[in-house]
Amino acid sequence: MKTPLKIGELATHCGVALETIRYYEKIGLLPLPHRAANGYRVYGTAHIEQLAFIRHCRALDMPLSDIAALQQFADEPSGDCGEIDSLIETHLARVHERLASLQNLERQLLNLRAACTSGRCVQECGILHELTAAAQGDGCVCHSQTPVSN
Amino acid sequence: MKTPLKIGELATHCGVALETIRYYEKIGLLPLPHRAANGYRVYGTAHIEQLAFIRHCRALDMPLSDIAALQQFADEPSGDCGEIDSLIETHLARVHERLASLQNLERQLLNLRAACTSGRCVQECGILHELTAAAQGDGCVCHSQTPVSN
DNA sequence: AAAAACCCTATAGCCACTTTAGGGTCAAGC
DNA sequence: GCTTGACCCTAAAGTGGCTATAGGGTTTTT
Ligand SMILES: [Zn+2]
Ligand SMILES: [Zn+2]
Ligand SMILES: [Zn+2]
Ligand SMILES: [Zn+2]
Repeated sequence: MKTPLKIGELATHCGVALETIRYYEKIGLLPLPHRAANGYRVYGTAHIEQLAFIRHCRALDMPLSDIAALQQFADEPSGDCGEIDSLIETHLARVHERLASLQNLERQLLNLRAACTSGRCVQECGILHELTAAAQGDGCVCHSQTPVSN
Repeated sequence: MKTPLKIGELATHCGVALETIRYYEKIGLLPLPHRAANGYRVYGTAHIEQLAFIRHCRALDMPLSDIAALQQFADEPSGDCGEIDSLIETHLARVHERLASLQNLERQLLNLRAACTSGRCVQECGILHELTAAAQGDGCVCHSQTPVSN
């Protein structure tokens, strides 16, 4: 593993778009890199590891604010790790909740798909009928709930 | 069910924030309402039904572009419903995919949570160790993958 | 020497909203 | 009649996590 790296090399190495690296820098998630004489960013081992850490956490779908917090904690090795643990706990709860609502969603969509049985015609499309009927009916959660998203 | 409604009443009735209604209007998802003499928006039955339809579809996590397309199709009742069906099919596939990656995510996070066994100290936190080790190791998908999100 | 590949900055766009700023309108109570 | 509060209006900016575009400079390859 050769160092130092230019931004494109770092991007390739970590499997990240290079705009993403500049974005992380801009929001202060990655520290400012050295600059070569021509103004090009120059990255060393610490940067590489830090970016890998960020990407791993992102692959776990942690928000950037959580990742920033984790990095803060890591910089104070003698502190209490309870906050780290509860950060993960909270994130897990988020994921669990999303998972449950997505499972629910999938069931509904499977039913919906099955509703278009006969016609090819929009007027007779069971899917559209189901959708409009459910929207008007009061059995559905959608009347008191915000969308899933995230 | 009394009509006509002012925007706040419509919002309450449909369980939507009223800014959301104005937003739907602005992007052309909801048609322009009538206006009272004082400039207030005034909604009738058609609007109520249409907003309920949108919210139901949103509760199924459909993107607004899909919902707009559905409304277009509904306006041409003699057309072929194949596009409706495949729109749902595509959406279901999206949901299914997200579901799979969230399930995977939950497993990883459960493991991660279990890693903080002994210390209270950041230096010894198993979670942090796991995270940094995994980020550096090459077994993880994060090196060649984009984050989950949505 | 020219072309391709890489780097730079600054800005706008994506989605589906939410928030903010700065007002106007209307019904109720004193 | 006058204040208080609840409601309504517009326009613009902010959210998250990027991605894309415009308009340039540099370096490497051919
Ligand atoms: Zn990883
Ligand atoms: Zn159909
Ligand atoms: Zn519904
Ligand atoms: Zn711990």
